[in-house]
Amino acid sequence: MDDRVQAVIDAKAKVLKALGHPTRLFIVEELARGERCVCELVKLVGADFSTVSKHLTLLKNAGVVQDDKRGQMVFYTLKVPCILRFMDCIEAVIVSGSCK
Amino acid sequence: MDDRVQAVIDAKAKVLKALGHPTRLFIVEELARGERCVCELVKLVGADFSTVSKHLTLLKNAGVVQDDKRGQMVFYTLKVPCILRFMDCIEAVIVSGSCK
DNA sequence: CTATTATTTGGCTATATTGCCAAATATATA
DNA sequence: TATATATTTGGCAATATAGCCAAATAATAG
Repeated sequence: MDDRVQAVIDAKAKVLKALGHPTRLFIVEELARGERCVCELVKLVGADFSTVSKHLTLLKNAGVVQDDKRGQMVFYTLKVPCILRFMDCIEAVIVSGSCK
Repeated sequence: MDDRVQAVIDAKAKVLKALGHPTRLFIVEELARGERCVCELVKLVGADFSTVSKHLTLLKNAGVVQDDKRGQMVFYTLKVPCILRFMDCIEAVIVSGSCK
């Protein structure tokens, strides 16, 4: 396959892979409701600080979220809300496999 | 977190994870153009028969594709083309992080 | 029935991912 | 400065994933 085509596929797969983990998907859906600091996400997710931080780093590297340090806290926001429009389709997949 | 909510997130993450691999994403995009037998996909992907078969099984388990055996060949089709509408957004993520 | 073609499955190794703990860093506050 | 809080980083063990080969299965042709 063409190298350039392959590179695009790899990049897209990376984004999808970042979304393809329950904790990270939960974080993305939470961020869809607005900015959250790491500490809030830690409480909601119920995992170790370091674990959540690593998930956030991965999402950031994939280009899905953005961080903003203010004082001693770091706030994360969803960079690409268009991802959420996906979710209806994904839900269609899981309920039966029909979609428009 | 609520068990039911968690189950939905897990299921959605499973679909996204299935799409989050270069070879599988390639297969999905190829199937978007129409039905393909395993043998065609093997040629296009350039991996072992068994490897492609396992990717297809995984996509099938995630509810993304469907198979249909006719004669000695197995044809796969994309079960949820709505997934493709995603791709513009995913491409937006990889080019710069802006999306509508 | 035998041989051939298409596909899947089992088994294995290499590699990647996950998640915890502990330590490091950064910022704020006393 | 010392201390507390927020977050990231390093390291590690457990688990999962990817991809190859070889073997099993299924369908067809001879």
